[in-house]
Amino acid sequence: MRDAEPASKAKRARHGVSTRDRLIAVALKLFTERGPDRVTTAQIADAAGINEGNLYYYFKTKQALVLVIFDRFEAEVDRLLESPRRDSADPAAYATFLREWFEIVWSYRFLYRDFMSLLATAPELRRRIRAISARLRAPVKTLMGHMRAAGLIAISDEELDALLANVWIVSTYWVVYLDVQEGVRALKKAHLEWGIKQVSSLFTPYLTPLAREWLDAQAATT
Amino acid sequence: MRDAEPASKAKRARHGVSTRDRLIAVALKLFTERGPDRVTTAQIADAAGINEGNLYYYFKTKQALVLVIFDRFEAEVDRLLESPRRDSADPAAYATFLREWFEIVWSYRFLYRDFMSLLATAPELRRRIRAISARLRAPVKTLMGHMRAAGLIAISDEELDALLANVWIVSTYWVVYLDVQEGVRALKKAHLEWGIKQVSSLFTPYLTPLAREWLDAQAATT
DNA sequence: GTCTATAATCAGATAGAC
DNA sequence: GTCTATCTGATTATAGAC
Repeated sequence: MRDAEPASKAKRARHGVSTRDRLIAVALKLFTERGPDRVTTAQIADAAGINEGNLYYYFKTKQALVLVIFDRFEAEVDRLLESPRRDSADPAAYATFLREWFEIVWSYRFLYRDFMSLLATAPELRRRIRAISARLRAPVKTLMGHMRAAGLIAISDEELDALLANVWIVSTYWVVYLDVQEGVRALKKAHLEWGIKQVSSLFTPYLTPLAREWLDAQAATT
Repeated sequence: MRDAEPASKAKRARHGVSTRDRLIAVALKLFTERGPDRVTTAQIADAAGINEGNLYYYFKTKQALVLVIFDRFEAEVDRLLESPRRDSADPAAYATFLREWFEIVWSYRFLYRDFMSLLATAPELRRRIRAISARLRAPVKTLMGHMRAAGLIAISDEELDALLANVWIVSTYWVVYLDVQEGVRALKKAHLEWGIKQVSSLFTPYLTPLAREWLDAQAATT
């Protein structure tokens, strides 16, 4: 229960949102825009419409604020992992999983982009981000195995391992690539689609005629 | 001539290397280890065996030090691009190109890993890193076109564009992935080979029987 | 819970002697 | 070219009134 609310009832002065939640939201926004090292507690308090001293009432350190945001990231990943569809060999299930993962990566992209800064003040994050990666990778590998067993992809064991690593790299860093190298500041639907298309294209050459038929049918329906 | 030596002869007190070069080497090392924001000028001077004040004789600002390192990165890329082999459709030429690019990316990986910190103090770097990306991408695309024309890969125009982007993402971020997510601190030959294998595996499914024969023959020779 | 001070620290940078 | 000494500014964090 790291992310528990304070015992007393939080005030909901503005927009019906508690000050604490507003601080978290504003911090995430600023961290994403400029990176956590280039955002001061004064700026966060300012953007949240409160005084700097007051911020320290909610978060005793700046690092605590970062950790709470990381907790939320973790919670969203948990929710994704607990959703029931992951045992399916249905390509549509994979597509949904991928889209939701991409939305999470987009929202919390500063965690990957500015990871080194975060490590310096909170070394535990290395372990935690690796744990998340490992937990996410397992169902993806399972799913790829199911796709192969169902005759949707034709691929050797060795190729499958390499593909998995590439899926991992592209699905994590597509957003850093767009941000840093292409200067994309705000996620438009087109960018999300671009990322999904990139990861999908990793699979394309391995698809069997069966899978291609199915995909064509899907495309015709939509 | 951003990277020009001072007019006067530099002393080569230790190891036969000028203080200026020593500072650059030490700064690169520390930036790589901890990220530029977590390294102070005092620490750089210390590691170089000189006084902090003296550092400022060589580099008026910390940012100037970063920019000189970036200049060297740029120069290495230039050297790679000016090497004569890039018009060839010979896969071996591509393999060499890839390996040299990977060594550069490894050496200067902090530029990609800590890009946001750098941007904050030197916004011009966004333009410069994008320019480098664009210049590198052109010959790779040309080369892929040649490979297709020579009947080594079978791929549609659309697939080729997606492949190019994935090649770009993997060949830039494999090193950040190893560093941040796998905790790899020092480049061993095995890691370089791993990165090369990952990028190669992006091409594998598109290779024609002709290319596979050629590769098998190569493998037999080596 | 929120504010007004203000403390404590530390990094980047400069001046001037040697 | 190199050092010692110092300044300046910014930032995290605290104390205590309201």
